[in-house]
Amino acid sequence: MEKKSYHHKNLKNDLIEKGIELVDEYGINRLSLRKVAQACNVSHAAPYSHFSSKEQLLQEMQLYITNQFAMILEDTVSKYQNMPNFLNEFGKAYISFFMKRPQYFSFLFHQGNIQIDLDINGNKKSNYRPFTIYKEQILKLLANSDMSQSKKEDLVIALFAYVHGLTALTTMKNVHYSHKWEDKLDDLIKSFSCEF
Amino acid sequence: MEKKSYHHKNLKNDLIEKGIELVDEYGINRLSLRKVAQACNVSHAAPYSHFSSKEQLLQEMQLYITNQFAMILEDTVSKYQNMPNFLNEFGKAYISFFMKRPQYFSFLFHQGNIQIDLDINGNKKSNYRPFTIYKEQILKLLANSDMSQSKKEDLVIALFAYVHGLTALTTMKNVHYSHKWEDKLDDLIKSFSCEF
DNA sequence: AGACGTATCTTGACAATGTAAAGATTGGAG
DNA sequence: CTCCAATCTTTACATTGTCAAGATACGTCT
Repeated sequence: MEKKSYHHKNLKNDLIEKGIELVDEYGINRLSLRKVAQACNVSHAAPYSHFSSKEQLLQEMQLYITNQFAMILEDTVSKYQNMPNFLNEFGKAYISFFMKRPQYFSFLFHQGNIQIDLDINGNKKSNYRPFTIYKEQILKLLANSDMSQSKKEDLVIALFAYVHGLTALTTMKNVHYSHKWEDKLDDLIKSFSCEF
Repeated sequence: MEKKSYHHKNLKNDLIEKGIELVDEYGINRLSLRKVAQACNVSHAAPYSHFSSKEQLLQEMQLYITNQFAMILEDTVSKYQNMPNFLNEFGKAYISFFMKRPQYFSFLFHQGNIQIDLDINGNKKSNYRPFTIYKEQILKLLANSDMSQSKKEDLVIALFAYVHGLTALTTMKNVHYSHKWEDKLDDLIKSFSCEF
């Protein structure tokens, strides 16, 4: 046991990261503030120096995950940006992220903290960059299309809903599927055939 | 205050129904076993005569909701069964159910208790009849198709994932959308164009 | 350098919660 | 009518989120 100094120095960030690790391992349901504090070798009330409530910590954890996720998606964008299979690769990247960390999905989407602005040119507050990126990329693909704005908006929502729904399925615990998702994702994503 | 008899007589069912009411009103996060017991005018440990744990009660509540939902969907099936817009109406019925009761969605799908068998002729245990119904209906529509079994399976999953994803969007708290879902659902569902 | 204020952390406490054990009540079988 | 077993209550305990009061130490100002 290392003798810990009174001041932890980087506790706020540590709480966020250790909290995320615990969610990754055990899921949000078994996460307690006190366990996160304990994982940081800190007393149970220490988090209150940095977060006003458990809810607040959870939100920051979600933001942290969301931003990491956005960076991965941006890598995917720059890699496949101008290739014909871009949308498929992007969709696979989206789903793969959550398949690797199934606990993240319910953590992000069932606390009610994720904000999304579905409007095509919306400027409402939105903290879920992965959707924003998705929206931008689709609109870029549709830049030269003569599709109406309304139809473009519908398509953005439809494509995202589809990928999001597939992600929900692939990350559910008690879903029985005799194939490996990895082998089927390509075909499944292509099943959504839309006119471009 | 009515003098309550020692024996409640129908407590098990009452706990399930009152529990569902509380979820409907406040969401799963604010639900406690003790509040459900209190809503039934019963001591806090009384539920343990009928359920081995809170988790068990939650599961039975989910089953209860799921079965009611299945009945609604079956009504929709018998009403639109042979009409050309059947799939659209079915999808709308699916989404509408959760739009009326937004709290049900996260309650059902983020506890990890919902079992789904995606296999086209699967016989694995599955407690989510709405999906089973969906699968059956789609396969019935494809009965005379020369599509391969594998493709049919993909299509079932794809269609369900899409409707499920749309439902997730429509029931999310912090989603900003300047249209009314009711006005857009038809177009959105049709956005998923697949070859039949 | 030394004192001080403030941010950070600890300790102790409380209410709400899930759950187990033991006792009370009652309906129904014999 | 008696007695058992199912049903409900009471009591108790560990875990949890949160708050208040106190301890510690870092940076700043003189």
